[in-house]
Amino acid sequence: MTTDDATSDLNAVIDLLWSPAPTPRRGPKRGLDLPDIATAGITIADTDNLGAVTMQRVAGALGVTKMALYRYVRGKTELVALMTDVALGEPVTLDTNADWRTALSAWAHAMIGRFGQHPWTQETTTGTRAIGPNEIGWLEQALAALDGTGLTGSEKLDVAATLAGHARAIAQQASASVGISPEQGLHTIFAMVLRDHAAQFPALTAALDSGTDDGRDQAFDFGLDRILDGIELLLKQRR
Amino acid sequence: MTTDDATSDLNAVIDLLWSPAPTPRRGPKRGLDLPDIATAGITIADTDNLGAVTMQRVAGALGVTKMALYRYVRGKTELVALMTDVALGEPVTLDTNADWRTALSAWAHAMIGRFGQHPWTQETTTGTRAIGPNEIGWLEQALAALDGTGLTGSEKLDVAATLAGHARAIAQQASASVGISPEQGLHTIFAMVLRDHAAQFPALTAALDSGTDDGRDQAFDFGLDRILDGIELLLKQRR
DNA sequence: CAAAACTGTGTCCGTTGGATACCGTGTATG
DNA sequence: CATACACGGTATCCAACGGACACAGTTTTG
Repeated sequence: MTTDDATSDLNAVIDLLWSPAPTPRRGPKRGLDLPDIATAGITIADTDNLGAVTMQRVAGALGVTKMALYRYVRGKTELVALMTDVALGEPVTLDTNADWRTALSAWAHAMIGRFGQHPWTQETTTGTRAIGPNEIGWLEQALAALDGTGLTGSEKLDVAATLAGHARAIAQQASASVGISPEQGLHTIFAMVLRDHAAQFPALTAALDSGTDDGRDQAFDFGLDRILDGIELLLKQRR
Repeated sequence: MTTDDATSDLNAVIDLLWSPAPTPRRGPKRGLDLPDIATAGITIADTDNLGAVTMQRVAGALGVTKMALYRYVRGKTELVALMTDVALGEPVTLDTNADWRTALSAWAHAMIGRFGQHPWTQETTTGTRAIGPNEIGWLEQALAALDGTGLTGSEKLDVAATLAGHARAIAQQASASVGISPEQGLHTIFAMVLRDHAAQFPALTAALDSGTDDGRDQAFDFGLDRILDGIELLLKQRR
């Protein structure tokens, strides 16, 4: 795929997500619609991982031939982009009366919740891609929560990126257990590896041995509190 | 791929990365070795994205048939895992005299540097996967830097996860521009989209309009400083 | 009623990851 | 030193994938 192809692909995806083509007036009625297709794909991805999402399988789930999907979607890239934006869903509506810290905390918790429900969105929201209305909507909410803090526009964007990155990082660890053991996380892999190489990684071994594994929620809250503390400190220093 | 297959796959990958099979004593001499193969794949991925890495192309770069690779690597999963661990490279050696904050800052900067050199490692280090010695080595360094801070083992792990997540999040934004414009980042896509939908996202529009885009380095440092400030605050409160 | 526009199907193709059988090459053992 | 065994690379084959294209059926518009 050349750069030009990639660019036109990107534009096509953006059009699909942002300016859905008007329903044609002539011809047979459409048997499907975009939400249906997206939902079918999401169900498959949630159940059997993103790799199981093929045109054939999505079409089969909809009781239709593979090629029928291409009437609605230009290719698999578009299908995945569509699935992603639908899976992320509409952003939470934040309490406009709450202070920025409460609002951002709620936002971050909602975000890791979405990532947890659809772990494969981690893969589809990295690298080059088109961004859909919902994904931008989430960003908008975080920025709105920072209104009145006195932060610059760039700083607000940086705060949002930091928080979103944190949610992603922790959600990823929670989803890294698939195929190993349904409940346990990265620690299982660590244990497998460190059983034979503990001496090489003393600090890691000590960290894993000491204390109880506090679980993903605790890990998320710990990092979140540090980040928010850091922001709060900055705001205080400026005042 | 069933769960059992995935599990055995994972074990095979772990064996490859951690306990390389001893060189056979009989038979013809091997024409390749694992570092060569990994380097060939990395070069392709760096140049033409991860999607361009196929068995055929890697083999071709090594002057060998596709199937020859399977004598060294069980499948593409293993190849990618190998590429990933080699691309991450040996972790930086931190100044043992430096305080935790200086050390962690250097660590985080080194990490985003690696991600920047090989953007595709973002994709290969998400989701279920085997973790190689280098990847764990990086984690070990971060934990070692936190020695003497009084943090619990779980807290140290959480700190490392938060910092690594931050580096990844920012590096991802920097690499999201491929195929659009070599220099500009996510802002290009934002601009494309917001040109027609600015009213729907006032906070984002304002944030993008106000002030200059401070670039990726600034974004990274801003978030990093907030996180480190938050950690420092916690340590002070405990003392 | 006919033409135009549209949908879904069937068929075909290039590329991918991977399995298997084969032959040549090299080492260890009698 | 000869022979058996083990190993590396090649060639061939296959299923599954994303996608192109032509065709038949259906609905609206003139």
